[in-house]
Amino acid sequence: MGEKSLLKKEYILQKAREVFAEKGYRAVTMKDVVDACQISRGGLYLYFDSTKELFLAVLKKESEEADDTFSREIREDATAADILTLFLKEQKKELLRKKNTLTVAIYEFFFCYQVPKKENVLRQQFDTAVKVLEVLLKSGVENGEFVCASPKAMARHIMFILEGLKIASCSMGITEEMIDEELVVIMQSIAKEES
Amino acid sequence: MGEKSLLKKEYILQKAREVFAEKGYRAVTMKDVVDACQISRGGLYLYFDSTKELFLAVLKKESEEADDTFSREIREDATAADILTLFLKEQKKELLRKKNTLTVAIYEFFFCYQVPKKENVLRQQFDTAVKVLEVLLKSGVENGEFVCASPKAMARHIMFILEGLKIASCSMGITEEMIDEELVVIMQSIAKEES
Amino acid sequence: MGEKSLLKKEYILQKAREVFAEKGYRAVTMKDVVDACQISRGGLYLYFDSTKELFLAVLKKESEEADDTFSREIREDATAADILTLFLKEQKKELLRKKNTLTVAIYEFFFCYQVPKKENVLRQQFDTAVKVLEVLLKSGVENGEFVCASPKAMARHIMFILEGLKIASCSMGITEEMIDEELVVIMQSIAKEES
Amino acid sequence: MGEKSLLKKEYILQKAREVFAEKGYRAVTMKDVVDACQISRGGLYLYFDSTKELFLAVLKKESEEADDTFSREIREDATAADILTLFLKEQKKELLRKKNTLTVAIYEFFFCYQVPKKENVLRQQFDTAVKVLEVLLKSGVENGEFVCASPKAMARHIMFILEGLKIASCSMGITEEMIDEELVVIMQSIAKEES
DNA sequence: CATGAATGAGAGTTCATTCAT
DNA sequence: GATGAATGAACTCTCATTCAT
Repeated sequence: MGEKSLLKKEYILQKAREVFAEKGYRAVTMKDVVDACQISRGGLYLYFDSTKELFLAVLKKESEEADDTFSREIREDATAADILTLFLKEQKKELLRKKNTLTVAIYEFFFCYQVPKKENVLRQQFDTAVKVLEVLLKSGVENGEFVCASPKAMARHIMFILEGLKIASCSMGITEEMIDEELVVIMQSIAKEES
Repeated sequence: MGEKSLLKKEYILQKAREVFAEKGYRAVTMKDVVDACQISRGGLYLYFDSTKELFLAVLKKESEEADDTFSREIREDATAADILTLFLKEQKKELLRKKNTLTVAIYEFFFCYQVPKKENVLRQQFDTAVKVLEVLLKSGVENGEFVCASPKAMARHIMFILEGLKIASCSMGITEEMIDEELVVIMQSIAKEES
Repeated sequence: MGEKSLLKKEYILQKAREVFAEKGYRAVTMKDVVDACQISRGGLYLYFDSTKELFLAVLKKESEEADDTFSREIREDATAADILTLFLKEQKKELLRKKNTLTVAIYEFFFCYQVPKKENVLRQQFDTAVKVLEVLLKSGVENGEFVCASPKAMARHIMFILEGLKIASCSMGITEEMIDEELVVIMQSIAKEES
Repeated sequence: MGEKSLLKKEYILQKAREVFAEKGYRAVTMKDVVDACQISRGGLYLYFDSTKELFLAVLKKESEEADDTFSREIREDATAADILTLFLKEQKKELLRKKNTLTVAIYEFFFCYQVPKKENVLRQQFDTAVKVLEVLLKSGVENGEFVCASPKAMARHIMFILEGLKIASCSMGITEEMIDEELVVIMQSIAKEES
């Protein structure tokens, strides 16, 4: 595949992302993507054979870009608390975003297919996030920044709360206050108790 | 509509429930339901005009039955802690159910339609659960069973965790241990601190 | 068929007439008639087996009633010119009626079926009208009321003009002035020339 | 749409015309056209979305072709009487055609839809014909070929007679003699009276 | 007589997918 | 590589018609 083709593939992915963000996963047809890209039906099939393939490619690209962004924002001398705060701030931003979110599509996708563990990007991302949080909490505990009996369990706990907020936000809507309330609870539950 | 028709309607709803539990919401066609019920195409349309109508009817029935079940299981002399424990036990049972769960379909449905607030059963159920939990927590606090600064915020907090577990359970699977861990955290956070 | 049944049949015909007047011929389904009559599907089939049968029955009733009305309005001492004027006045009234007209349905019906000559009510009515007009013109000529070389041809001529007006009125609409213009032309063409 | 597609569109229109001529308007289904064209269901939808769209396209083509034919047949040195005679001859030919006539379908179509004035092709054609006849009659009067007090009213009168003949011909059938009789009446009514 | 639930044929419509150009 | 016309399977929905009650 030449360079030109790669560019076109990128172009298709970008347009497809918009379509998935707007219509979710299942409702998207190859025709929708063809229309959004203004290319020919056959043309799309040269690059992707199904909406599933397209969606997985979009996800992969998305996840790579997200990692980049997050890494870039962490300063050299950041403390564990700084990083956790940054992480939660990013999550809040995402939760409040109305448009251009793949959240719905992602859930729909993983509802559709009982994806095997290894291919389950959703689970992988969850597990990765848990691991990162765990390391963060541990290092925070060592520094004396946090208090936390089981960093692993707490990491998972935080992620469940965030998942709960995420799903609530896109299926029934939540207010900024509700998010803040939860983030405060999280921070308090690991804060060093002052006596 | 005579008594016989009502029975048939019930029958269709029960079969439709199975179909939704198996295939989610969007993937279900009227034909799927027709096939599951072993009735004629037109026959189904006598009772329901669309999968949407069917699904809402299934939901309504489901919710009524759940209310009945829960009410029946509460003993006369139950304490707030008893009731909360029962509630969490029910939630755990539901979380561990693999088959026959409408969870996926429900989320899919509410992703599809940006349902107006008033008609949003999902939100209504969430809000109702929050209110019930709030009352429960308050009465527990008054009895000296629980300690909790803001029962309302805590009620919402519990529901977000449960939502997080629910979504995790059906999109990527969770273990019983993970559930128990969360339930323990919940119980601890409102337990009277022993000194 | 008992007296009660006859009444019901009449009732159905009356309701069916309304439906045909509103929707034309082809668009009418047995279901439409059932709904209009508020009777059961099976109930309708006891009396009529198809919309065609229904429509022919409506037509028959209509034509009988029209004959009655016309006969009743002719006074004993009416001259040929009086009767012709009355006839044209009736036609004009019918042409201007917007609602409750079977005209469209009738044309539609006879477009649908290449009805054999004997059963062609439309043709029979046309021929009957021509004959009546012919007799009228002849008697008018004999009285010296009209001047007309071939009463038969003139009768047919008048009917063609009326048909033209009728079709124009229901397919594209006509004004009262246009009708009057034509009626004047008709009356002039048979009027005794005054020198 | 390439040149090949245009050819196919033409092909579909031609076949659709045959179907409409045979079955009228309402009775025609997309399937009928598909069968007549020997193409696939989806194939037809690439070109036309409904029988209505198809019919309007057929009408448009028909009317363009009719205009061409008529223009081509008028000789340079034709008198008003020549042209009128040619026009009436064309009308007679059309009236006598048994097969392949869209007349029924056209009426049916305009019965179905209470088409708004501007889109009402039937009315437009009628009005256009009236205008052309009016000009023709005026010029004939100026030349001394015709005698006619109000060319406009006479033009309309002629069109009503032709409409009457048309509708009679397709709903109940008419003979060539009946047509000739009417055409003679028309020509006589504008002929210069010979004293 | 009368009901209305039930059937199934058939119309409309949309798309994934293929393939000649 | 790229196009877009073409196919046909699948789905939604409506009714004429039947039949047990």
